[in-house]
Amino acid sequence: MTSAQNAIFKALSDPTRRAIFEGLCRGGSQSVVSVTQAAGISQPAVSKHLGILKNAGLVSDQPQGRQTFYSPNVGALSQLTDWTTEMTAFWNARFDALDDLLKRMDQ
Amino acid sequence: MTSAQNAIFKALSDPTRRAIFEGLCRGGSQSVVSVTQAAGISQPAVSKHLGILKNAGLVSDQPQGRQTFYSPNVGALSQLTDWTTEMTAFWNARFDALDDLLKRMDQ
DNA sequence: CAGTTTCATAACCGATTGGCTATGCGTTAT
DNA sequence: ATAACGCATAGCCAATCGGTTATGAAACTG
Repeated sequence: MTSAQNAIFKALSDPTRRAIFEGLCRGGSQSVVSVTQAAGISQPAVSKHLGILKNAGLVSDQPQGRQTFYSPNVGALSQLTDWTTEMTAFWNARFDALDDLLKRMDQ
Repeated sequence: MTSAQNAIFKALSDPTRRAIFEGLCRGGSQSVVSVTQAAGISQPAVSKHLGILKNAGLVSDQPQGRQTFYSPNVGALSQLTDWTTEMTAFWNARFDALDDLLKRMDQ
């Protein structure tokens, strides 16, 4: 669990990778050449980034003849929101406990 | 904007930093010594991590005599959820457009 | 069949990272 | 006043990272 979570956080920590992912969300499924042109870096670098995103479950690849199309897995982003809501819940629980304490002290 | 966003993603990409942040959310404001004991690494390493979290706006420090207490800024996590909802919106917009197209073709 | 396109992998390189120890400075305790 | 504590900074090091060029394997094209 945590390992998949870690892969997602790591994958999205690089601005180039976030830009690639955003490009796929905006433009839909795209070939490596297409992603490369948008990214402004070499094709091998893009392939490496796509590999990391794929490994994290953030994108899927659909080979089609000699080109491979990549599409985003927006569902994987739930790992992110799940973590943030969990952290917020932990933090809020402390205030709830404090509220209870203050109420009890009030009586 | 994007620079602050980048700092947050980078800060949370390290599992040790996420653990420290989670510890602060769970346990509330804590001194550096307390965080260090929980983290299981050296105090200077913890100070560096806390500095990065603070720089990203994820924690705040309250100096108090010779010790400094750190508390989480859960509000900063909205940057994360904002980005994910934006990506999801981009992706869904493509399906909405496809829906429209199909509906128009149906008529 | 020969040539081109598409992509992934390998090998390399400079920069960054995450850890450590050593140290210094301010604060509290004796 | 001296010692001990709490924290941050500096300097170091191995490991990882993000980019590059070179190369090769498939898949199309003519």
